[in-house]
Formats: sequence, C-alpha cells, structure tokens
Amino acid sequence: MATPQLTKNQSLVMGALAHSEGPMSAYTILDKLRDQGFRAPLQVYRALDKLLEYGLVHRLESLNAFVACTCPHDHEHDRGVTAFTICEGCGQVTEFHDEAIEERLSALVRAQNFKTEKTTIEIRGHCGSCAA
Amino acid sequence: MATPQLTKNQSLVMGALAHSEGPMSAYTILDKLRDQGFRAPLQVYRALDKLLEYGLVHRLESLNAFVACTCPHDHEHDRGVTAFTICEGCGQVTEFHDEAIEERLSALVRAQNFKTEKTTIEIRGHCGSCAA
DNA sequence: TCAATTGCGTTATGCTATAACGTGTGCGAT
DNA sequence: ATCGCACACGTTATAGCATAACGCAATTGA
Repeated sequence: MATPQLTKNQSLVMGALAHSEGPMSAYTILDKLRDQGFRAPLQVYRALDKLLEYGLVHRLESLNAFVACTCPHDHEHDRGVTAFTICEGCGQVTEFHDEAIEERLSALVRAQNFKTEKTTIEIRGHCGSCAA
Repeated sequence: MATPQLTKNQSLVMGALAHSEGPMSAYTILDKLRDQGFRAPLQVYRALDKLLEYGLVHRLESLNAFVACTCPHDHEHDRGVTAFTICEGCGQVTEFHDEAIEERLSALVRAQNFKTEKTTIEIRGHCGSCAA
C-alpha cells in the first residue's frame, strides 16, 4: 500500500504526533489542533484511521493512544509485528521489531489454525531512567 | 499471591465470566448481574480489579473486555506472559503461553534497560471455523 | 476501645469512540 | 457537459468505557 498524499487534516494530525514526545489520545490531539480549526473528535479519528492504514501511526491498545511510527523506512515493509515498551514513569514509548518472536508467534498461531490479521505486543513497565 | 476467599460481588463477577462463551465488557457483566442486585459500574470494576490481581481474570486491551483465565492450574505461576488469539468472527478467545517468546522478549527488553511490569500480547484474526 | 483496612453502595463525572446526517470537490464514463 | 460516484469534510448527537468522591458497615489487631 503506497502512501498517498496526505490531506490537510491528515497532515495536521501527523504533525502533531510527530512533534510530540510521547503518545497522545485522540482528544489530546484535538485540543492541540483547535487553533488550526479542529472542532470535533471525528476530524481526528478520521485522520487517524487513514494514518493507521498507511502505517504512519500506531495505536497503543493499552493506553488508548497513538504514536507516530518511528521506523526510518519508507513504510513499505508493513508486514511484520511491531512491539512497544511503554514507560509508566515518563511516558516514553519505544518501538521495536524482532523476527524470532514473529516467527515463533506465527508458528504457534498456525498450530491453532488461526489466521492473524493484527498483532499487538505492548510491554508496560519502567525505562532505565525511571526505574524504581 | 495466594487467592483469598472471594467476596460476594467478586464471586458473582467471576461466575458471570466463567460461564460466558467469550469475553465480556464491564457493562455487559453489569447487565447480567442486575438481577443479583448490581446497580452501578463500580461494583463490577472493583470486583474485576481484585480478580485481575489474583490472576483469575485477564483484561483484553484491544477489546476493552475481560475473560476468565483458562489455565487449569492453581494460579501460583503468575509469572509468565499470557498471549491470546481473538477471533473477530465468533469472538472466541484462546489463551496460550510460550517460554521461548517470553525469554526472547525478556532479552530484548533487558537490552533496552527496561523493567517489565506487564506484557500484553493479543492477536486479532479469524479462527479456523471463521476464516474467510 | 480505637484506628486502620477493606468492601460496599450511590451519584456524578470524565474520557474514548462512533452513528447519522448533509455538504463540497474531483474525476471518469457516457 | 453533466451525471454519477468516491472521498474528504463538518456538525450534532449519542454510545460505550472508566473513575472520582462521598459516606457507611464490618473486620481485625494493637
């Protein structure tokens, strides 16, 4: 899926996420974009839906929040599992990928005769700086 | 963490989940327990908090819903990662565990100097019966 | 007995997400 | 050219998920 030109709203949401330190909820994004003319949650959610589809943004299920994809790539290799560490102290989110986990999960799931559509891996805890 | 005697509300919520085919949201549980005297969401959420703490129930982050733990054991080995396949067709949830994934994830996370508190692995897709 | 803890019930509120409606714009087929 | 379609957009209303804050009752242990 090639990434098409982003619309105005999509660009604004993408920009807000890209410039943010950490993940943001849809409503936080909405607040940041009020000055740019955003007035309703749907404007944010519709843009997010597309950005998720293009692989430019990830949804963190355990946070009900969104982050810009940090992969340096051209977003062509959207096959593949994305995992996250999420620091409960500072909110920092780190995205990572690992083929070994991917293959192992894939084998286990196949053994169940299950067809994967989306895999969520999120690790909550504390980063080095915030560790108790 | 030994499992103490459950209170009345905890037992009712546990029972509702245990007898359910699939995952239930807190509000669905509330509706099922109205006849038993439940009136407010907090009654459900408070019971769920304890059941989660005891390891008798899991929360599915990608569904905002809860399932009874299907492990046959005595819930003493609460160390360890739990993973789920979630069928979008029939709603069936299958819980599974794998040491290889656990160790691999653990190593990757340690390399980030990150301390894990809770790991979420959820695979959305279709089970054999529901596959397209 | 007193203080601390835990569970419970209730009301109110806040956060997250989508339904349903209508408008405007670009673009290809007839 | 214009009709029909797909798509993005804007708005209002509503649905669904979760917790704050208050007070009461029962239990326990110093």
